[in-house]
Amino acid sequence: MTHPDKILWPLAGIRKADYLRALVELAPYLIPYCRDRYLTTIRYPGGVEEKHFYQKNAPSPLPEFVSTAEYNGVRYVHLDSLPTLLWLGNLGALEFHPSFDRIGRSDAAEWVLDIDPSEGREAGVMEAVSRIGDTLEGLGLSSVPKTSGADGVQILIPLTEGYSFGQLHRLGGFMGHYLEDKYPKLFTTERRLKDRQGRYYVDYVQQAAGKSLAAPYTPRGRKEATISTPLTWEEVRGGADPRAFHLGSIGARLAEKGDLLAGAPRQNLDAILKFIGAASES
DNA sequence: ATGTCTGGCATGTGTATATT
DNA sequence: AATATACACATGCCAGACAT
Repeated sequence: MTHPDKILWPLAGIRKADYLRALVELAPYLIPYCRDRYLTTIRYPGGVEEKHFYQKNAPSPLPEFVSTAEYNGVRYVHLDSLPTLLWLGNLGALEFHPSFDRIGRSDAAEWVLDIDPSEGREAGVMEAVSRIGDTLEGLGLSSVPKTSGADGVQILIPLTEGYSFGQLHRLGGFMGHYLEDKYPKLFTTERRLKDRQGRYYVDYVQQAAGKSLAAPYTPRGRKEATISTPLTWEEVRGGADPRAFHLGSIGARLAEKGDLLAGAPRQNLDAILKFIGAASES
């Protein structure tokens, strides 16, 4: 390890040595969601208050224990082991964003709805997301909400095999517009910040081949050292505070509740895709 | 680091009206 | 009847915004 005393999160008082130790604990939870994906990291070499940059191409020198996978001319790191995770941590990679698509296959592993609050409405995000939970439940779909680690919430629906990103895009659009219609004061699908008008943005555009999402259990380059944390729907309905889930608190939570995503059943979307007329789209 | 979407601008096309 | 002018609207392209 280089510079063990470098302060990565000044407000939370986390040094690099602390961070790498936390990564060891986090590894059994984080790595499964990065395995078989193309990894993008966000590196903060000088800590969260200094400059950061996205990294897709594997940096060199590349240790022999690091495996990579090429996609569209980019040589991505394949985060599949603790040594690789610690190597990245030592390089100041504070965020881990796996691709939606898996290495070597073209169908999607999960359907994701990403909900982002507008400026100033952060406090109400859980209540808004509860509505989506109810809607999904009404469709007979079981899902797992997680904090993004920032201000948003992402709803994950693990899938059985064979669904394309094109189908999920149509499905996401359908859901987004439905929510927008049913709760016009609450939700919007407007991409532009100025058009969101204080509403919660239902982002279904982001889920596509080659794109990425903050992994479950990834830390974030936020001053509070928050972590993207799967929740129960009860916690969401109870108005959980995303800032309560961070590097300092995640250990106890995992010890108590384990990985809420691990046992989530894979869902079949055939009926709903047929309903919206996207059953056989590619 | 990289893909997608938008807004604006240039260009093109169509339709209506006016001019001769 | 032919041509000109006007403006609405479609299409194409690019730079910038936005996203993770």
